[in-house]
Amino acid sequence: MDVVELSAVRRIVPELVETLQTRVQILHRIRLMQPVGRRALAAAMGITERVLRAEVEFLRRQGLLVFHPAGMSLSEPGYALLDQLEDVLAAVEGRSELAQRLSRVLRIPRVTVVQGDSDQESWVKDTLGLQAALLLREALTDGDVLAVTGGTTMSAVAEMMPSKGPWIAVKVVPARGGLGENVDIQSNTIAARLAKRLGGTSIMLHVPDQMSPETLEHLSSEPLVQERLQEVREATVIVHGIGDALTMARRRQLSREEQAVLRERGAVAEAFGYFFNEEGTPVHAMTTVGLRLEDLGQLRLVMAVAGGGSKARAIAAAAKGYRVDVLVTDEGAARGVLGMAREMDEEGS
Amino acid sequence: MDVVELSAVRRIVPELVETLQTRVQILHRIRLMQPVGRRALAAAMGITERVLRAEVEFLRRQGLLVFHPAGMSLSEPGYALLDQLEDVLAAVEGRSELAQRLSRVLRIPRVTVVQGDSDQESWVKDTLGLQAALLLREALTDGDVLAVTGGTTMSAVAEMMPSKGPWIAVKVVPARGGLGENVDIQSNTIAARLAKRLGGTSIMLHVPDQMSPETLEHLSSEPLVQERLQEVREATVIVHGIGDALTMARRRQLSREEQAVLRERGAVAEAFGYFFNEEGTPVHAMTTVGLRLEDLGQLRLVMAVAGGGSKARAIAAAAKGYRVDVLVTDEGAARGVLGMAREMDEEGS
DNA sequence: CCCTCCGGGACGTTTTTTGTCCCTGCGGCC
DNA sequence: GGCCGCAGGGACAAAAAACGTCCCGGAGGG
Repeated sequence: MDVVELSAVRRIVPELVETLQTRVQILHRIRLMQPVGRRALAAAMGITERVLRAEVEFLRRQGLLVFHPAGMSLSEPGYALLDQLEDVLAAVEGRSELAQRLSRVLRIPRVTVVQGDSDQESWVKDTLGLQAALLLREALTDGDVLAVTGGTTMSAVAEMMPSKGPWIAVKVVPARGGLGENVDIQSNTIAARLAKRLGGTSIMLHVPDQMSPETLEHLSSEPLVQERLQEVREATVIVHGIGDALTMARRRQLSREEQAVLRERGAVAEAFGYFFNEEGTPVHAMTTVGLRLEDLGQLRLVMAVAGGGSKARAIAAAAKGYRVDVLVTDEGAARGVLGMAREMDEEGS
Repeated sequence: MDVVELSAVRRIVPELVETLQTRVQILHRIRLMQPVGRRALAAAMGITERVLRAEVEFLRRQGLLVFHPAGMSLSEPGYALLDQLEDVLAAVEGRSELAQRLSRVLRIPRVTVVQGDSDQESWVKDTLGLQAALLLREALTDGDVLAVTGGTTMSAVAEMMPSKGPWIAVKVVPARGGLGENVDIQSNTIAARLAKRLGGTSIMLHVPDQMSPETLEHLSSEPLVQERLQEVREATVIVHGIGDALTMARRRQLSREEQAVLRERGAVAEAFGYFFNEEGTPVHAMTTVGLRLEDLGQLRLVMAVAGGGSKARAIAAAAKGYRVDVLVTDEGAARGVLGMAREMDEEGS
């Protein structure tokens, strides 16, 4: 495999780097939106139809795209090439380096940074989900038990999981019981969708929202629930989102009093029902059943997926709170985290 | 140092890989011809003045060129960048791989292949010389004794040796005595020129062409000659050209009888006064004094410089005949040698 | 069955690229 | 020291490429 030093090339053909970026971007967006038409795609990318047309015609001549009456899609070689080019682009845009720094700062072995900021461009969350889905698919093997959480990000992961490819005999389980989310982004729903696309099975864990601790205790002793819980605790891999504490508190419809408590205890992050403060200490837990914080140590792989500048604090806190093996995030969050780390360095020195 | 996988890039931005080539080519030619004007350069490269002008204006804006009333030259950063880009271009054009294969086939540890064919474009020989000169300059250290041969290729090496840079205290000696060449390309002349550019000293070894063996013997026993020979045999590094046997025989004005003998014995290569057959066996030696074939083993570094498709056979033969540590050649010769090797493989199989 | 959005074709306009001059002036050769 | 040649820079019309914009027949989905 021939490799080429980058900065010198950039110096002598800067336009190469730029067209490379736009073309890869186009392939990428097509992958997300396919099948998609010229006009829709041009509008989504903020370029005019004509120039996009020139590019896609080129890409088709290269055999990377196929044109249907329903829209454009990636061809098989298109998928393959895009996979390689994503890495190239990550290097070109400096996201590789970003990931490396993040890895060191957060002490997470493997970090992937996708382009953009989920807060600002909606498609970035899809990219995030796609990237996580691809990494996940690689990591899973037959017999794995995959625990998943809810949230919009995890929903994107399920949505973007390619259903082609060999089926994997996994059991997908919700990491925790009902957490008061919209049904589309509940862990139960997501587990089901993921299982379908992976070719495995899923189970559900239905418990009502907002129970009293006593009810919870009764419920937990139910044989059926016990059985389900047993299955959940056998998880070998978990994929989960990370949220901003207060945002999640509101979405989960916590009472004003509880929200006040969270604020008072300095909660900044939420993940699978636990709230963490800036130091990563758990300061509160939702009253529900499922995978517990102390179970994480048993897992083979803990993957976190979260992006957007607004989640930077939460990601940093969560990374301190428990073990994360793989983090998939975006530029917005990555720069946010590194910015925070830099500030703290400056204070410290 | 960020590196980037090449073939994928080539697939998605082929035009820009081409402009990369032309721009590097331009820098390269300017380095060879500087100071040079637009028109002369455009004519030499076979492109129109206007398009060359666009390119050099770009390169100047990038700070890689400086414009004088006398013509264009490389700036300091221009030199530095070109050095990096030569490697990039070698990879892009597949010359890296060519060199690697050549290295394996000829059993020469280090091989460099420059672009073009010396037989077809005259400037390629300059490139060859430049490349060899640069490698040589790197390899030499104070106190080295450098032996050189004659020939047009070696003349190019001397001509292209940069005279800037730190001076090196080397002694440059002709590898062998007079070999009946034109004075410009005699080893004595070349030794003197190289010494001047490197900042060292040189000695001459003047013996008449075409002596009888008896005269040679007498001459060799002369104290002054003895002394010089002593100095030559103390050489630590040798740089030499390789020639086609019959061409060299004619140029050295060997008699018809001698030429017939060479032909009969299947001589295909000539190097520092020795003729070799296809298997690399020396079949004849010029009657002169200096470094002998058996002295090569003592040297720290044996560098060969030869290019052009017509020299492929000679290079292959020479590589079998004696030890070569570094070979600098061109595409024409490289493809020729590999073509021969392939044929032999097919016969053998 | 209809309606929307698809790819492909077309075309005038704008922008960029290209070929071809000329001019002034420095530098090297005589 | 003077002269000649080639240097870079400026200019400009012609050619080519890129671009914005619209239209059309048709396939797919509701």
